[in-house]
Amino acid sequence: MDPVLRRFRHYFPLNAEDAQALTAAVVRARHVAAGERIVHEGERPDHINLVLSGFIARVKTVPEGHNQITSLYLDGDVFDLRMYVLRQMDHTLTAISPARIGYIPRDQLLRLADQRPNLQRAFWAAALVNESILAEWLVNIGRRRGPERLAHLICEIFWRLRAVGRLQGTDFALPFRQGEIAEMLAFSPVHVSRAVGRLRREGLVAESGPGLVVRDLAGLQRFAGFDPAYLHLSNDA
Amino acid sequence: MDPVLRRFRHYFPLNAEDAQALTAAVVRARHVAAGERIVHEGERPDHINLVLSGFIARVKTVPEGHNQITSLYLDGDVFDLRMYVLRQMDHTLTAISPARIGYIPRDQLLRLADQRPNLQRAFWAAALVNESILAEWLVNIGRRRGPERLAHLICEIFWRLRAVGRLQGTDFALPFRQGEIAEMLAFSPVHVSRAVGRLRREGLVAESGPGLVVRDLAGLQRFAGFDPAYLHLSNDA
DNA sequence: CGCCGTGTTGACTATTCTCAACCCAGGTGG
DNA sequence: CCACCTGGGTTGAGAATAGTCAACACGGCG
Repeated sequence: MDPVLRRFRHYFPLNAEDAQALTAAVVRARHVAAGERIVHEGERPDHINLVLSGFIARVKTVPEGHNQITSLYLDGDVFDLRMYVLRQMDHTLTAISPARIGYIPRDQLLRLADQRPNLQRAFWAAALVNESILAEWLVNIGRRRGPERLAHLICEIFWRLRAVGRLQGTDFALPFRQGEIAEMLAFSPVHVSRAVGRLRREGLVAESGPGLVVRDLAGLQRFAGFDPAYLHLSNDA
Repeated sequence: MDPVLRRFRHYFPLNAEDAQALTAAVVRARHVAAGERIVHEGERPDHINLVLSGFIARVKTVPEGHNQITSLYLDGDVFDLRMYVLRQMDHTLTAISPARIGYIPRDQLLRLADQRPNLQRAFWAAALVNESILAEWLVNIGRRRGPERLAHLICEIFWRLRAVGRLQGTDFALPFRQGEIAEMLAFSPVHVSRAVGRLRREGLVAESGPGLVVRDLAGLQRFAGFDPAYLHLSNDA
C-alpha cells in the first residue's frame, strides 16, 4: 500500500474520494541516489515533496563548517511543507540512502486543502507530528549524553519504520554511516564510534557490514529511557 | 493593536471579515502569574491557547529530573496547536513571566479553518514558523557552545519582541532568571552564569536588577553568527 | 536581624572534541 | 593475483567544554 496514503489515513480518517484526490495529486517524481541533494539552501521551491521510500535528511550548516541534521524523513513523510511560508530555504534536503520521492505542486496542495477538510487536517497533523519529533530531538541532544542519546535515536527510527510497515518482528538494520549519525546527534564522528562501541559491549546492538543491527530492542529502550508517545503512532502496527 | 491579529496578518493577508471572525473566536481568558502552569503533562485540552502578553514556555521533563524548555512563546503566539493531534500532552506549559492568555475552543477553530481559507493558511503558517524556530534551537544547542549559544538566544528574543511591537529602539531587557535560561539552552545554571559573565566582560550585555540588558545588539549578532531569516519576519517592524 | 532565592566563584570531575595513527574491506589497475 | 588506494571505523592522548558541589555575596522581606 502507498506509504503516503497509509500515513495520512493514520492522521485523519479519509474517505474514498479524499484518498483518490490525494493519490491523483502526488506526482511520482524521481529516484535519488544516496548523498544527492534534493533541495538546496537558497532555493525557492514551488512544490512540496514526499518520501515514497528511503531516508531524507534536513540539514542546516553552521558557519564554522559543521552540519546539523534537524529532521529525518522516511517512507510516507511529507517534508518541505514549510515552503508554504518560506521565502528562501535556509537548509538543504539530502538523501542519505537511495530514495524515491514524489511531489505535489503548490497550487494543487492549496486546492486540496480548501476543498477537502479531511486532507487539510491530515496535512496539518503531519506538520504537528513533525514538530513533536523535533522537540524530542531537542531534549535528546540537550539532555541525554553519549550512548543514551544514540540509543534513543535508534529506538525512534525503529518505531517509525515499523509504523510504516517497513519492518517485521524486531530485526532492524540502521543503514547510516557514523558520520551521518554524528550529524543527527550533534556529536563528532569519533564520539559516535565510541558510543556505538559502548552499546555493542552492552550487547544492545551488533555490527553488520554497513550499519548497525539491533540486538535487544527492549534493552535499548530501557537504556535510553525511550517512550514512543511523542511519535503519535496511536495503535496501528 | 491586538498582537494576535497583528501576527496573523503578518502570516497571511486577512480581510475585514477574517479579522472579525478571528477576533470573535478568541476568548479572553485569564491572567497567569509567573511560574504558574497552564497545561499539565497528561492533560487532554479541548481548546488552543494564545499568548496575549508575557512569556510562556513549553517544558519537557527528562526522567533524571532535568527540565528542557523546547519552545518559548510571546505576544501573539499560538501555542498548543498540537492538541489537534495529541491524545495526551507530553509536556507542560508554564508562564515564566506574568502573562495574559486567551483561547479558541477546538470546534470553533475547526470551523474557522473550514470556512476561512485565509485563516487556515495563517494558522498553518504559524505552526510552520514555530517548527522553523525549533529547528534553529536544535542547531543552537547542538552546535554552538557557551557564550555564543546564549548570545544567539538573546538575539532571537530581541527580534521576536520587536516584530510584535514590544520594543522600540534597541533597548531591551531579558526578564528571565538564569535557571530558566539554563533550561532553554541545555546548560547548568552555573554555566549560564559564566556565559553571562563572559558577554558582560565583552561589553555586549549589562546587568540591571532582575535580568539582562542588551548593550550592543550588532556585536551580539556578530558574536553569535545570528541570521534572523529563520524567524520569517519578512519586512515589518 | 536572619532567611531565602539568586547569582557568583573556585575546585574538581565528567563529557566531548580534535588530532593523529592505525585498521580493515572493497575496488582498481597492473 | 597482488599492490595500492580510498573511505569508513577504531583507538589513544591531550585539550576544551560543561557539570557538580560547595562556599559565599547580595538584596528583598518578614
